[in-house]
Amino acid sequence: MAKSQSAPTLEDVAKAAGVSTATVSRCLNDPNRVIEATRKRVMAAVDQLGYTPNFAARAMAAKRSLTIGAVIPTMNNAIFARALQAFQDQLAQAGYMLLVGSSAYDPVAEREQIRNLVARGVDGILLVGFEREPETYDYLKRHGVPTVAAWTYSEDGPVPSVGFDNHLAMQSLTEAVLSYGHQRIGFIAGKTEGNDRAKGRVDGVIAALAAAGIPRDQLILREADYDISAGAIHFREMMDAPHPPTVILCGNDVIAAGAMRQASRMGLSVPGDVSITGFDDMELAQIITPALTTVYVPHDEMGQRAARTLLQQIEGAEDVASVKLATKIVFRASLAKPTSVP
Amino acid sequence: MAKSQSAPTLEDVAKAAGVSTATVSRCLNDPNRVIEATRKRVMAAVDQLGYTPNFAARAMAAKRSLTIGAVIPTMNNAIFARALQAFQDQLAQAGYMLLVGSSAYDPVAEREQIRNLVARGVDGILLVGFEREPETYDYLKRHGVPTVAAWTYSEDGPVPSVGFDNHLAMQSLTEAVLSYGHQRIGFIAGKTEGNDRAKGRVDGVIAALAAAGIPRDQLILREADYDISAGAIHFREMMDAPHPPTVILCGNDVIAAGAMRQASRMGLSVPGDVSITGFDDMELAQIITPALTTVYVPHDEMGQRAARTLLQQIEGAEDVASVKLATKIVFRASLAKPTSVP
DNA sequence: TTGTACGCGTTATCAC
DNA sequence: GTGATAACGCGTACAA
Repeated sequence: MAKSQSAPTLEDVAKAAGVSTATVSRCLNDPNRVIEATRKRVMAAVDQLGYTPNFAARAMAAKRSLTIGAVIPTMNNAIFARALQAFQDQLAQAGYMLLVGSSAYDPVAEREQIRNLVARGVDGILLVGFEREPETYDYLKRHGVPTVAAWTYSEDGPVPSVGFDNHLAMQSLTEAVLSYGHQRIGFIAGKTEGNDRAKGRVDGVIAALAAAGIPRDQLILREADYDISAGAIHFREMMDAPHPPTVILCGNDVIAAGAMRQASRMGLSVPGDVSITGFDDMELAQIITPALTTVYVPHDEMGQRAARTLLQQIEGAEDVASVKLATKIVFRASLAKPTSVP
Repeated sequence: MAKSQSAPTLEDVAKAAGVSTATVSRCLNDPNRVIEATRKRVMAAVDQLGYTPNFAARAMAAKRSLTIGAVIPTMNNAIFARALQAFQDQLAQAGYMLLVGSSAYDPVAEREQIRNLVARGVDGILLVGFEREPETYDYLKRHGVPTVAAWTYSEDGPVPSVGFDNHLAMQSLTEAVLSYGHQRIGFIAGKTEGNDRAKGRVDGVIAALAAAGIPRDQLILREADYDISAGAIHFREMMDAPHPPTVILCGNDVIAAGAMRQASRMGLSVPGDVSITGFDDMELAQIITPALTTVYVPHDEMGQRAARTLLQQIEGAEDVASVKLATKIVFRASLAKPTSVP
């Protein structure tokens, strides 16, 4: 029996093919630098022994790991999962694999994960949003690890970004809502602490109201976790208050779904008694009844472009441009004119 | 300026602390084997230099990478994403990171990913389902890589499993459906090729029908991709046929959501004109209208248990037991008695 | 075109 | 308790 202990090494292949390890290495990494005859012999040995290179050794010698890291808040949110899948597909094509960490929206955990990824020698890192300690960016720069921030966009961020303007997107949606005639607005936002995307969306709403001359205290603002029940709870509180809003904007589609469910539990009709809007346009938005007016975000494209932006940096490009993705409002049944109010 | 070229190494720390690299290494990996005084000195040097170990080097020397690989069909499906998140959380606690690959339901791609993971020296691998070439299992065994299969369960599979009995779960649901009085059954299953979970579910339905003495040709069976539109299309075809079923079972909740949407587009009431059931009990199931009768699967627990099962193997446990998770039927409004038929 | 030999940063096995 | 030092598997100047 052959020993089934350890995988064959470069040296085993070299011996089998009657060449040096250097030649084998070249065959694998830069085939044209070796003459056809020997190359064939080497290749034969390679797949006869079932040789596969040891990545750790390769990483150490070549100082590249063919691995990309990503730190996202959570994969439980379909939008992160979806973009991450697109990101990963694109990387796989280029021979990279994805090392994932999740922060659970905790800045400290994120920082840890980033250091861990760097220690593991990843060739690049995908982050969500810009907001984090400057030290982290220093750290990344010092270690020469290419980085890209997604779900956000700025031409002059600390690292290139691939995303959209959260402020503008939400401002547009709010303007549209106002044009329907709504005056009392509720907004169940995502938690804004350490979350520039959520912050941008809140600012967008406020800006739209200001532009329309609606007093700031007409806005009922709450921050919620990104889940169904949080949406439901805040919806109930808002609607139970003395002067309930005629429309409730939500920080994302999941919160909106929670609001919608609560509405039906309270016997409120949407959009008859109250309009509801979301953000992201996940599949969910089309499935619930009534269908959700929301902001479409090209998640797949974001993942793909983020991957390409990162690969460009890895390949040595100097000034990689940030990518600004367009969002658009998708009007569906959940938004309508407010009914006359007392 | 300090040189910002490369990260500090063990040797730098050793020099700074006035000890040998061996001592530094011990301080980090097995602190009690070094006296307090020196340990303090070393630790001070460590975080003064901002030292973080190089994983590639560590992997090579220690023959463990503190990395776990996973190959799943796709993260776009919330159920995989969800369990993967739980899996990852559990691993992170033990100091491991997750290297993910996705197969897009393609056996060849999966095989590639597995080899890639092994070449990268992962300490363990998570796979979905049992069905794949025996060679793959040989390969994994030969390389001594602990493996666990999830979303499926068997006491004597090629590797330990953490999951549930797909056959039994679907059989139970079908029995429940039959007990409502349904006779003409439609089943929009997932693609069964290379997918033992989908196959198990189909067999479960067939077994239940057989046990109830319902002729096999009363079952209208279709295979669909796991997405909304596929569910919609097959639903329409089934309902447009001469003798439409009174209930349509679906291979998962997403397909069911598609069916439901199509029903409303066709002006069919659920469950008035036709009942619909799903599988997985994702959040979706409670949000759509009517709420979906489905099979609850403990995805989070599955991810967690899979992680622990894998870690046990890595820690050298000999006969790690497979974990059988319980599913249960969740009755909601989408299932009711069939209305009298002509 | 091909081979030699060193270095990459750790861990682990020895002595001391 | 601590310090040399030999692996670990590969890439790559440099030499031939």
